[in-house]
Parts: sequence; C-alpha cells; structure tokens
Amino acid sequence: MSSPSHSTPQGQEPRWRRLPEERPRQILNAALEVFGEHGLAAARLDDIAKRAGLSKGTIYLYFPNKEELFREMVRHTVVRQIEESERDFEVTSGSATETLTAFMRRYWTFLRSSQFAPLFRLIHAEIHNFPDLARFYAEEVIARGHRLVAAIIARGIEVGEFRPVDPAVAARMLTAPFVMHGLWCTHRDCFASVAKKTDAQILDELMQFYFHAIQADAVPRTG
Amino acid sequence: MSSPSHSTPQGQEPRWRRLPEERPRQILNAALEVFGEHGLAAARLDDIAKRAGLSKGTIYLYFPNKEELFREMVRHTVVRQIEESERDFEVTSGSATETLTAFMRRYWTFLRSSQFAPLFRLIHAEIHNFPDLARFYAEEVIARGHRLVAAIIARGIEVGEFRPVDPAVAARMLTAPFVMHGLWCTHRDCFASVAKKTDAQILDELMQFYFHAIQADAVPRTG
DNA sequence: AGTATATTACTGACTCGTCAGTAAGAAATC
DNA sequence: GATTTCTTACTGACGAGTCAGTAATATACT
Repeated sequence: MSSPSHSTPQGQEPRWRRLPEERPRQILNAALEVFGEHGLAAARLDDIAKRAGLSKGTIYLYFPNKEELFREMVRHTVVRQIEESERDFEVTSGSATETLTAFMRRYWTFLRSSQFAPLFRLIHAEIHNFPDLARFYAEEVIARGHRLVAAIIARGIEVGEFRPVDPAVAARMLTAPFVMHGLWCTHRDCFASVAKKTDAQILDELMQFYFHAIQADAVPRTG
Repeated sequence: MSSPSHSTPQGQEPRWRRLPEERPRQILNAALEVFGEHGLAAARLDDIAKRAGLSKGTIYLYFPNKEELFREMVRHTVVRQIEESERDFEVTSGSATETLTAFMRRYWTFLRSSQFAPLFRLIHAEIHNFPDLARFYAEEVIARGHRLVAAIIARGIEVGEFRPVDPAVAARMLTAPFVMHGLWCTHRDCFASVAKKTDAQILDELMQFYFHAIQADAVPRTG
C-alpha cells in the first residue's frame, strides 16, 4: 500500500547522516547531561544515545565502554572549562583589588555555568572509584584557581592594599565560599537561605565580605 | 560418618541470633557505609547485608525496598547528627566571640566526623531523584546551623563586638568555607592545598580569617 | 554525465551477566 | 510444638556490550 518506511523517500532528508567528526562531541555533551542527572551507575547508554540523536551502538564506535566514556567526559569538560576561563584572560594593570574583583566576577560566572554543578557532584560521587579523575580536577581546576588568587593576594599585600595574610590560606578562603554558594544557588528550591537572592546579589555579598576579611589592618577604635 | 554441619553443634554458639531490636540500626549503619562508598545505584544489598552481619533477605523484613532503605538511612543519619550536636548544648554565658568560637569547634568536629562527607555526597548526588530528602537536609542541618550562627552574630553586633553585617549573610559566609574545607580534608590525597595541614591547623585558619571579616570596624590607618 | 562497486558509518535486535526482590524452609526462641 | 526470625536458593527484569545487517557516501568505470 503505502511506501515502505525503510526505503529512502525521494527528495526527503535521509534517516540519518554520517558525521564522524561531530559524534564524539555530541556524545560527550549528552553524557554530561545524563550522567549529571542520574550519576554514573544509573545512567543508561540508550538515554545518552537518544539525547545525542543516535543509537547505542554508535557510542561503542567512539568509546570502548561506559566507564571510559565517563572518564573522557570528565576530562573533556574540565579541559573545556579551563580553556574558556583562559580565553579572554588579560593581566589587569590596575590595583590588586581591581584584579581580584575581576577574577571574582569571572569565577562566579564559571561557578554559575550549567556545567559546574553536575561535574562537581559527579566527581565527588565517584571519588572512590575514580581517584585519578578527582586528582586531575583538583589540580587543574581547584589548585590552578588557588595559585592565581594567591598571586593576586601576594601582590596586594606587597603594595599594602591587603593585610599580611598567608596568600595560600586567603586563596582557599575565597574559593570555598564561592564554590559552596555556587552549589546552593544551583538548587534554590532546596536551599532557602539563597532562594530569594539573585546571583548578582550573592556575588556582591561574597565580594564585600571577603574584602573586609583581607583589607589592610586598621587602628581599632579607642575603647 | 561425621555429624552433618547444618545441625546445631551441642553446647556451642548458635550460628546466628535473633536480634529484632538491633537489626534496623545495624542495617542503617551498614547502608550508610556502602551507599557512601558506591552511591545508591551501584551499592549492592548483598554487600550491605554482609557488612551488617546478616543476609539480604533479612533487610526485607525491616525495609520494603532499596529506595526506602536509602531514604530511611538518610533521615536516620541526619536525625542522629542533630541529636549529637544538641546533646551537650549549653548557652554560653560569655561574649559572642566566645560563643561563636565554641560553635566553630563543635561544627568543625561535626564536619570532620566520618558520617558528614558521605552524607553530603549522597544527598548532592541524588538531589534530582530525592529532592524531598535534600530539602529535609537543607532545612534541618544547613538552615538550622545558619539560624544558630545568625543569632550569635546578631548578639555580637548589638554588643559592639562585631561590625554591623547582615547576620544571615555572615552565617552563610561562616558555614560555607567550613563545609568546603571539611570536604577537602576528607580527601587530602586529592586536594593538595590541605594535604600538609592538620585538622586543628585548618580550624585555626578558618577561625582567624572569619573573625577578621566580622570584627568591629576600626579607624583606618592614616594615609 | 550516469551507473556499478567498494567502503564507511550507523542501527537495532540479541545475548548474557548482574542484582533487586521473593519464597520455601531451617534455626532459634518461647 | 508453635511462632518468630533469619538463611538460602531462586526468579525475572534490566541494561551493558555485541554484531549481523543496512543506509549513506565515496570511488571507479563507462
């Protein structure tokens, strides 16, 4: 009767296209989404395939197995995040305070991007099974950020803008609340304390509070 | 020939005991360990049973299914943590600074206990599948802590010990770095920045830095 | 140009191991 | 021996991984 569905209908789109260059990226992006929602074990490769717009078998043409796909996804996402962070990096010639302010804005944008929270959760969830991935993340993202902040702080101390703190400590004291607030803001429906605040407000609060903590010592009021 | 091994050997210990009162607790404790290591999906009920010193079938005498066991485990652990935190709670009659110092010590001990990190990871990993549990945790642990800290801070501001910050903001700025450092310290092998520090050192750093941030405003040095 | 043939990219139905949940019956206790 | 608590052996569903077959495309030839 009607034309069989498996024959190519004339003048129409083919049922699928050959896109060997695109596939890895498509699969990795879909993997981040699905793994991010369900975790490694509960995520189904069929779902990842569907989300990427292809079939499960195709995934196995590009990745040897589920675990390796997970590893590659984490590495790929981390590397992409680093690249994006460094894209338009420019050494601010202004004061340490200005440089630090600029860093905080960038950092907050990064933490509020759609990829950060899922990746954070996945890495922590699988920290026992993939300690190498956790170390990779800790070194390339956390420690890298710490070094950058510490350098800015150290400069600020030299110039007298900031009080003489250990720059490494001060760096941790900056990133920790930023990361935590980033997580809370990703789940405003759960965390009431940030529910009614905008991202911009939270950033302001973080910045104000932090600068108070590192501002150059002052003479206490007489008392 | 020899006596069959499945018959009770006379005058010896029974192969197992009936302990209907103890079972739920044993199972929940084992569940926290195994879920904490593998996550909900990858954890095997056989492993939980073995860790609890009983067989899988027994679990189903006390919990209807895996998911409900997970829910109960989270609720049970959260409730126990709250109870432990409030056990020897006493309103310090000293200054706000002293009260806050005492709180910080208790809070840090809590964050460094063996139950905190696994629970944190599990709740964040399953936040999509169990938003009710996440809300329960956020309200009963996070928000409760925030209120307590905010009250102390507010008192300190009134008396003039602390500068006039929004107590709610200050509370978040305290718990956030504490939690984050608690997590990092649980995985010192991954996070180099805290690898060489003891728990006590980290606590000192957290306390010193925080008190600088909320200390009463002082007259800046002339310049 | 068009047509035949070879190659590559992809699909989807199948297998096979794993594990949550069940049921039959053994061991402890009353 | 009656009852409760627990074990062991089982079942069935589910999903990772495989592979025979098919659709798309490239190349060779006319």
